Amino acid sequence: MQSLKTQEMSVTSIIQPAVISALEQLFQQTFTAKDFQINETKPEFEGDYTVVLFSLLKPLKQSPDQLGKTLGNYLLEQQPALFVSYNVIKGFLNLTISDSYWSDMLNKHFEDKAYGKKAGNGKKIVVEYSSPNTNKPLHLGHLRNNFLGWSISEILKADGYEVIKTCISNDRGIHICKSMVAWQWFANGATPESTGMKGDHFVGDCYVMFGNVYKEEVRSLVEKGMSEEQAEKEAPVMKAAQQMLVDWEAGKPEVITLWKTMNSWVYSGFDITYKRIGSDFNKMYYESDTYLLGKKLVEEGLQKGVFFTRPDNSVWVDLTADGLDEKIVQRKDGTAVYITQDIGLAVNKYEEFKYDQSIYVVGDEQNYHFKVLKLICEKLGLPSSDGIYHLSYGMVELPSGRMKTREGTVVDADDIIDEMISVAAAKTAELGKVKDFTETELKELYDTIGLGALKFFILRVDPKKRMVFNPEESIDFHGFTASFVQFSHARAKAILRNEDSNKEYIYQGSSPLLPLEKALLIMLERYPQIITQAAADHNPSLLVIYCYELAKTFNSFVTEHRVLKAESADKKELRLRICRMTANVLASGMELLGIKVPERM
RNA sequence: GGUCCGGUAGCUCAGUUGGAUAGAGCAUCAGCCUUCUAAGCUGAGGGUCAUUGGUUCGAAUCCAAUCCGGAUCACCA
Repeated sequence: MQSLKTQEMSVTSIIQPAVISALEQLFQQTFTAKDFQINETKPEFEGDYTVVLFSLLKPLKQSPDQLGKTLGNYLLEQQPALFVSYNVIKGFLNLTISDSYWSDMLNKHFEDKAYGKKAGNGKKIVVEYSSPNTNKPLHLGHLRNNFLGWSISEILKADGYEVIKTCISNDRGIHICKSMVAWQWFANGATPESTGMKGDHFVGDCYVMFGNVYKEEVRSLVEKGMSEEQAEKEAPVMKAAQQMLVDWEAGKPEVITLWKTMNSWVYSGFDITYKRIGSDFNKMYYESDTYLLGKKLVEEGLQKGVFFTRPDNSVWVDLTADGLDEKIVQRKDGTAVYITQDIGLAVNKYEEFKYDQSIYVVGDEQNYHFKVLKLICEKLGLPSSDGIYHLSYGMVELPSGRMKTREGTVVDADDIIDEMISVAAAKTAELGKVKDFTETELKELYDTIGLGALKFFILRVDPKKRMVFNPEESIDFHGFTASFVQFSHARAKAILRNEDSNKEYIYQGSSPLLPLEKALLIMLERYPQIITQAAADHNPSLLVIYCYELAKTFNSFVTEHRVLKAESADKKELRLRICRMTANVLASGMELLGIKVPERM
């Protein structure tokens, strides 16, 4: 399929075939892109890009020096407009790219706000993320999920995919019944409205209350001589919750009504949080709808011989040949287990969207679950089952260790967001640079800085790794942070606001590029590839690091060189364009992370 | 115990399919605001890349073993 937009030609994608063709001409041997590496030249050496020659020496029977010189000379001869000089050190051929290449790149893209975004590739990806339980408010772990899911969706879109963001709400089950029982027994008809609480926190408190009462009941039963195990089964609140689940499945009207009411409280709370953090979905699924979906698939699987039945009537799949275990897919009483509905949902999603890839943003404690899910889908013959991808992320821990509900160390999402925003406000006030802002503008700025810091702090870590969330470090607005990038953007914009603009001027590229100018151009040129790489790796942290490094180089550039009072008109225009393109790319990159950049801060 | 993931500076993290003297931030120390935003810039110190062996021109990266940490192996979700 032909792309509508001409594909970005990166400099490496030009050098590679040039080298291959050179080797063919010079030595009559054919190589592919995989046979040698092209890297950016390390700053301590002269040059922009480096061809690593070692892997070519043996087949060509050349010494590093010979080959480097032969190849370097040939490349310069063939493409004098692109390569201006070379040097060979050990097995490294360092090539210097002509200034005109870089200035052409700049002139072509400096105003393009869509720079780096690819034309549609016709492929469709379903991303499932967030997926909360409706019994308690969101916490720090959910934030990592939401930030990752949203960001990877946007990155995939930018790379040319059509993306459908979905969310499965775990809205039924024993957990919500616990909150319901607690409300019935102890709330005296209180509501979020009557207490002035956010709905998800209100229901979360009911859930906690259930836990406390349950613990107390168990303790008292044990005191009366009951065994611990027995007491846990006999505690009245637990029995009530279990009864409620049965009643729910039977569709008992007053239970359904209460369930709907309490879920609506939770959703109204979630909506507020989602809106603040910018999470959105194209399609919502509800477990209360999907939990029966898998049954049909189980039946089909049995007919196909994928599943088998045990004497007690439970249904299993044998995955021992794939290095896993036997796994239950339906209980002996015929009810669905967790994976049953996931099988149903996977098929459902496929039928609805005919996706090429289906991504699940779910914590790494479910790695095994998703291996099983994918295998089962394969065995059932679900088309595109190899497109099932578990975007697995590590747990968020505190410096003191794991968050524990019992110890009250769970960091609440709303609390940490409030905290970040208020510290952003305090810091902004202290610096006193935006005293002319209106109340509305200030509020927006605090949100931008506070939320940006939080997202950046969490997204900067490779998803698959566990991470430590240090509250003190997260509110630091110096160094490797969102504020640093935001500040750099504001700085660029400040220069552009003051620009004594001369629209007629066309940059000629007549004066040589200084190191920091060129360094920025090289980085800017790489942006489209960064998006592609982040999309391919499902890893927003690549973009975080890129934005930070670009901002860092830009800050050095601004400190070192004057833009508005540049040495020449030529330089001034060059630098103005660098400022514009840098601001655009920073804004674009941060946008893909869900982080806004301010005009002033 | 089986499987999977991780271990890099005091702390938090980078390190693209093996490439040049392993990099950032925080923290510590020393400089830089009559010049486009100092939420900034410049510099210094800080490393047995968990350990041992192997593969090769070359290993933080690949392989094996060991040690440490985590997850998982539920008719929970």
